[in-house]
Amino acid sequence: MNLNQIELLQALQENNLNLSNAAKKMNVVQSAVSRQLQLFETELGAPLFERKGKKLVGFSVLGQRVMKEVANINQAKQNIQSIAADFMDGDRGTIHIATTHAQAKYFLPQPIQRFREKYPGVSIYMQQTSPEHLIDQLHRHKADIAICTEKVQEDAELVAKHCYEWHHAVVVPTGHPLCTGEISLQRLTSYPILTYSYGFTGRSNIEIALQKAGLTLDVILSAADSDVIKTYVRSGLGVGLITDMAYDGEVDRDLVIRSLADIIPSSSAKIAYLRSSFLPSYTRHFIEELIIAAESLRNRHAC
Amino acid sequence: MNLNQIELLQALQENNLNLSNAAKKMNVVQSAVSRQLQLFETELGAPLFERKGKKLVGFSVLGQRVMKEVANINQAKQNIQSIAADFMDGDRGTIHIATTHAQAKYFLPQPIQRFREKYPGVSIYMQQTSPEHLIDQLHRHKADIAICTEKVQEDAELVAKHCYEWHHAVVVPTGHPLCTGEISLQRLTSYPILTYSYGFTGRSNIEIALQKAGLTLDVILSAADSDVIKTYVRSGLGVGLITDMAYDGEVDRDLVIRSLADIIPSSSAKIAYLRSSFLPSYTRHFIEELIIAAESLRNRHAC
DNA sequence: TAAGGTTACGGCGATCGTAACGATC
DNA sequence: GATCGTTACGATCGCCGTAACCTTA
Repeated sequence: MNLNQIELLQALQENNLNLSNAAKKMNVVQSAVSRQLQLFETELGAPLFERKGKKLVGFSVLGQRVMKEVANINQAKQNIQSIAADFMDGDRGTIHIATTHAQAKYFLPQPIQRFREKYPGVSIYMQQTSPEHLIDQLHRHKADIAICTEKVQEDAELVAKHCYEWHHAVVVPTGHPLCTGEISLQRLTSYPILTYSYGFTGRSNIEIALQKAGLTLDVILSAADSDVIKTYVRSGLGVGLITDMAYDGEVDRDLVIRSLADIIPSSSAKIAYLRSSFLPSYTRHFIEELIIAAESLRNRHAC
Repeated sequence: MNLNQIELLQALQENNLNLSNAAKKMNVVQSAVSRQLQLFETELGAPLFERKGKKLVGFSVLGQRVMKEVANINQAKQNIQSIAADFMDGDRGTIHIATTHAQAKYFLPQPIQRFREKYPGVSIYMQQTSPEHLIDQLHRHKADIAICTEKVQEDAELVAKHCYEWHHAVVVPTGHPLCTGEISLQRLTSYPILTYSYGFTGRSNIEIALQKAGLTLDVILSAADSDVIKTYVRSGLGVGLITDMAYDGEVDRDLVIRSLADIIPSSSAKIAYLRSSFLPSYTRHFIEELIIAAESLRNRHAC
């Protein structure tokens, strides 16, 4: 048994047990992969895979159990490398952030800029995806930390830190009837609604509020992206239902925002990372920066 | 980085950073160890050890952190091997049991015999030590499971299963005044006492009961071993205070046992093993056997 | 026939062992 | 001088890559 074989197994798992692809990932030729697998299996004394002819179609029972340990080993190996890299030069490195559009555009810019000033040697990679995929990115080690609102709490393998609370808000063009008078869910039902897709940025909280009130909204457009929603609101397609954060007093002067803080329960943005992973000091500082930004957000709100 | 280097680090840790000894354990020559260490350190880019001249005198800060991951990797590696071995032939293997004298002599014989009948291919190694050392044996992978009464609950890295409850009892030679009349702590204070050493087999429960009552016993002999205590009781040295289990109606016909169930809180014997370790099926069956034996013990008591 | 997997063989490099050397008590 | 660690060098063995071969969609 050696570390390359362990890594290989992981690569194989991430490539649907396709030897050729795994070989590419490991920077070796395909026949090498084939041999290493055989060697490992003969060493263990039993097959790790279910085979259909020569093709690998799945893990055997043994294989499934072994893969859990394989994941542990690879994680530990990565941790060792991270720890050492952090130790050598704690001011250089990379952070991979997985997040949704709303955070990437409206929350992260300020803390990232502040962080970059302190750690110019740290590169930040950001990827936007859907909340489920986002957690997947953590598990697949494609991202170091994730920032999002939904579905983080449930996963026992993740550490989820509370970041900030936010509320939904209605945005309409100036002059729209909803600009004046009391806002209520009841009243919203009579307008075409544009809001987030299912599973996105607090959409579930909207659903909960509706269900409680026994109402349904006429959602004519679901998007993952506040800006898309605002664009359609501008064109008069309907009423936008977005994060209050996504309203920019400057740019959105032609839109009117009305808070739904009292109507739809607040959502909590979380910072998540794998419990088992080692975070370099700069990453921990980055998280601190996020928390600070979240606090200043709260204070701004309080004013 | 490779698995041999990881293993080497563990071997080194277990040999007080002595290269020669570690080399022996790894079945290589000492110079090989020296080189592998250097290679690994240069790969990481920073020293893993504090050095005094050429001698390794301790882990560096980096080294300490790395060693945690090293332990994880080695554990996972062992698990893979155990899983595979168990899968290949689940009826052959070894169990290393760490326990105290009391369990080894008075509790384990029956379940071990029953287990051996079902699994003749499994060798059982038993080692007797003190309770603290016993837990250490688990952490050092010298034992797979431990059976003891004290200090197991506190360790978060261990799984501790309740095995059985037992009580203390007084043993005295026939004709001794304590053979008749009510037994009380108060009454015991007037006799010289022989019982377990500190940290052994429920001694702490005796202390707790005494403290509550505001009494002190005149303990003239502390031993780790019920048989030693009984021997001295026979010779008239004093009153024995031991596990009720340690009284054998046959052999100890010349002694009288009086239960202290109502006077000293009951002690709980536990089965413990590392949370992170994989237990082969026969080991899990062995544990079941212990639980069954514990139940039959309870029933016998009830009669 | 293209794609995926196995087998055979030659070459290269990592790691070992021997052995000589340096330091520290 | 005994113990412990490092360095030098030749030899070996493991692993890779090329390439030919087998199987199945």
